Amino acid sequence: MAWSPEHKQQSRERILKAASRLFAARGFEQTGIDQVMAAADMTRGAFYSHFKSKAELYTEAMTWAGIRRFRYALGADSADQPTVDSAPPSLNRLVETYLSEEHISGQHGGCPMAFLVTDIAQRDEPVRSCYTRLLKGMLGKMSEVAQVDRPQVLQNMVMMIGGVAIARAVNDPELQQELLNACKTGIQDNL
Amino acid sequence: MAWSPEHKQQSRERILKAASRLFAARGFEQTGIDQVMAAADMTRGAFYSHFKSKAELYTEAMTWAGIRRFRYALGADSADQPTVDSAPPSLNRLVETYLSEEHISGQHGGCPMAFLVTDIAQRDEPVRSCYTRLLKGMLGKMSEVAQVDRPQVLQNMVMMIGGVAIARAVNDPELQQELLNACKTGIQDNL
DNA sequence: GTCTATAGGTGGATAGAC
DNA sequence: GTCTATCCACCTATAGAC
Repeated sequence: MAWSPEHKQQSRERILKAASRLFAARGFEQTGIDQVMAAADMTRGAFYSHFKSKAELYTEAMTWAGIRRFRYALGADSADQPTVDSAPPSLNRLVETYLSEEHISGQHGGCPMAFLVTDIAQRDEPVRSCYTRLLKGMLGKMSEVAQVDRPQVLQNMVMMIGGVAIARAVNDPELQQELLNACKTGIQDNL
Repeated sequence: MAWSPEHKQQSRERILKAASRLFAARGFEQTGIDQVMAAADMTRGAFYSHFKSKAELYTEAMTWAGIRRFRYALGADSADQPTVDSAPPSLNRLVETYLSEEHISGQHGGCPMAFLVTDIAQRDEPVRSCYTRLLKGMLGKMSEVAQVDRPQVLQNMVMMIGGVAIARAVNDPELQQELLNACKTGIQDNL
C-alpha cells in the first residue's frame, strides 16, 4: 500500500513541509531528523530514502518554503485590498504580508531568508549558494513589481528581511511593532 | 600562583573574548565550551567557576562584544577621516566601519546583533531580553549622533544590522558589495 | 519505502584531587 | 581556580527485517 511513485512524492512533500516549519522555528542544529519525520508521520529510518543528508534536506526545504511564501505574498489570487498611494497593488500586498505580526510569529512557518539568515551564514558553501540563488530570485521579482533603481530594490529587501529578522529577536512587542512599521514606511518612501 | 582576584578577572576576560569570537563565527549550538576554554588557554573544568551555564556565557559575551564594538565604531579616538556631506563625522565613521568587508569577514569577531540575529530569536527569554537591551542602547546612541525622526533611526539600524547579516549569508562577492553599498547610501539619504 | 535497532560520536554539566 | 575523569543525554547515519 505504499509503493506508487505518487506516494513517494507525497511523503517527500510531507517531509519538506514539516522540515521548513521546524527549521524556521529552531534552526539547523536544533532541528532533529527525528522531529521532522515524526511531524511528517514517519520514523527516522525512512528519511534516507528521500534525502541523502540533513544538509540536503536543509537546502531543499529552504528553496521549497522560500518560493512558496513568495508566491503567496506576491498574491496571484483575486482578493486584493484597496490600493494605497502610487505603489502597485502586488508590492503593497507583499510588504504588508511580509512585515506582519503573523509572519514574525512563525505560526505558519516563515520566510527562510529572514528566519535563517545568520544560521545560513554559518553553514557551508552549498547552503550559502542556495541562499544566494533564492535572494537573486527575490531580487528579480522585486525589480519587476517596483520600477526603481537597483540600490533601492536592495534597500527594500534589506528592510524586509532584516526587519523581520530583528523583530523576531526582540522581546518587546512595542519595539517589534515600531520596527515593522518603520520598515514599511521606509519602503513606501523608496517608491 | 593563580589565586588573586585580578587573576580571576583576567581569566574571565579571556573567556569572554574567546567566546564572543567563536559565538559570532559559529553560533550558539556549534560553539562548544571545550573550544571556548581551549581558546582561552584553559580546560573545561575551569569554566563553571566563572559562569553557571553556556547560556549565561552567551548573554555575557553578547553584551561584552556588542558594547565594545559599538564604542570602537563610534570612534572615541582622534584619527577621524574627513567629513563627507552634512552628516556628523562619528556617524559616518560608524556606518563605514559597520558596513565594511572587514566587519562581515568576521576576522576580528563581529557585532553580535548582526552576526547572531536569528540565532537569538531561537533562544529563550533571558537571551532575547539581553538582545533587546543591547538594541535599545544602540538606538539611543544612534539618536544622539543623527538628528532624525525615530522611524528613520530604526530604518538605519535595520539597514546596518540587516545589511551585514544578509551580506554574510550571501556567497557572491559582487552581490555582497552591492548590498553593503546600497545600505550605506540608503542611510546617507536618510540624513 | 518504511520500520526497529544500533553503531559511533559529541558535548553540557558535575565530582573530586590539587 | 584549575585540573582530570566521568556521567548522561542526544543525534546522525547505517544495517537489516518486512
